[in-house]
Amino acid sequence: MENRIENIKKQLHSQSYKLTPQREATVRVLLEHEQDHLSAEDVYLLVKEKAPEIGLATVYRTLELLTELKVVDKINFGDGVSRYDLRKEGAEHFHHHLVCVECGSVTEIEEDLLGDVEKVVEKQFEFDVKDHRLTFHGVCKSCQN
Amino acid sequence: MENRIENIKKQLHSQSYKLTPQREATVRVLLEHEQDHLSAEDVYLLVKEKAPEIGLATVYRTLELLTELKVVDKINFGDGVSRYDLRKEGAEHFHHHLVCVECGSVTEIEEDLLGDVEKVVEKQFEFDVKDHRLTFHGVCKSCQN
DNA sequence: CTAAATGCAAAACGTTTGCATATAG
DNA sequence: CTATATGCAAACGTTTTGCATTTAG
Repeated sequence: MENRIENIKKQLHSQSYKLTPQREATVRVLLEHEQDHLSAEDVYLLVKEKAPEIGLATVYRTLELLTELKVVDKINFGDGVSRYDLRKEGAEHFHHHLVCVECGSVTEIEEDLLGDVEKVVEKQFEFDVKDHRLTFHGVCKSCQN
Repeated sequence: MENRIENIKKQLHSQSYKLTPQREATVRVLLEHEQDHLSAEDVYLLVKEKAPEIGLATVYRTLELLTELKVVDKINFGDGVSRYDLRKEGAEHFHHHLVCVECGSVTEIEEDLLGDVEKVVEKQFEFDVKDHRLTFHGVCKSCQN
């Protein structure tokens, strides 16, 4: 936890960004909700509990910054909001998601299932893959009745 | 072309929807731009050339309807707009995309690369896969210099 | 000290909705 | 004829922006 914050602090400073209390509070919220898929509004409300003076615009600006630094990934499941998902430390690629069309639950898959597929794409389409987004839509275990 | 429209007409009628001139014009635009990834606004402007009286709201309502009928897929590449992509006739699954981070071009991959991956997901996570979304981000052939 | 960041309110944006009118079947 | 669809304008929710003020480094 603390060392991850330290890490992010270094990343910020290396590009002459500052680690403000608001940014730190935002990062802490993200770390504490690592498996969730929070919207900007969600993050705002959670940060507000600890740092009540923060403004929604600052949260948006911070999330944008963290996306740029690849600390988080900005994702979109088709409802009208962007969601923000912390990257696992050192993860090269974005993880995958299973979205249940019945209950709306979102499950994360950490393991990279796309190694072979990426090779095909690189060869066949001469496309230099940098990252991917993979989401499955279907029915989750507990909704299968 | 004409038979695809006829087909869609039948699908509409089977659920007591009507094939209005506005809907037909919208479908024709989608058919004429099969490889593009048009936003609602894009579609609106193109339809307007042929049917100038159409309203943007009608385009939105038509695209929503076609999404429900699985004639098109609504996709989101992370810019703020939804895009609409015609399904290949009889396609069970949504096709994949290669998005170039340099020039923004979008290439479609028709062949299904995820057969094996889906089997893993079904077994390992007991998740009943209905559809998927797969997008690769990287550098396309012509930007690799 | 000064460049960078903040909070606020206003604006912008894509999308949806209410409603009176028109029309496909 | 009637349920369904339309066009328009207003409303909506999310995200961005301008600006005067504050602050981390």
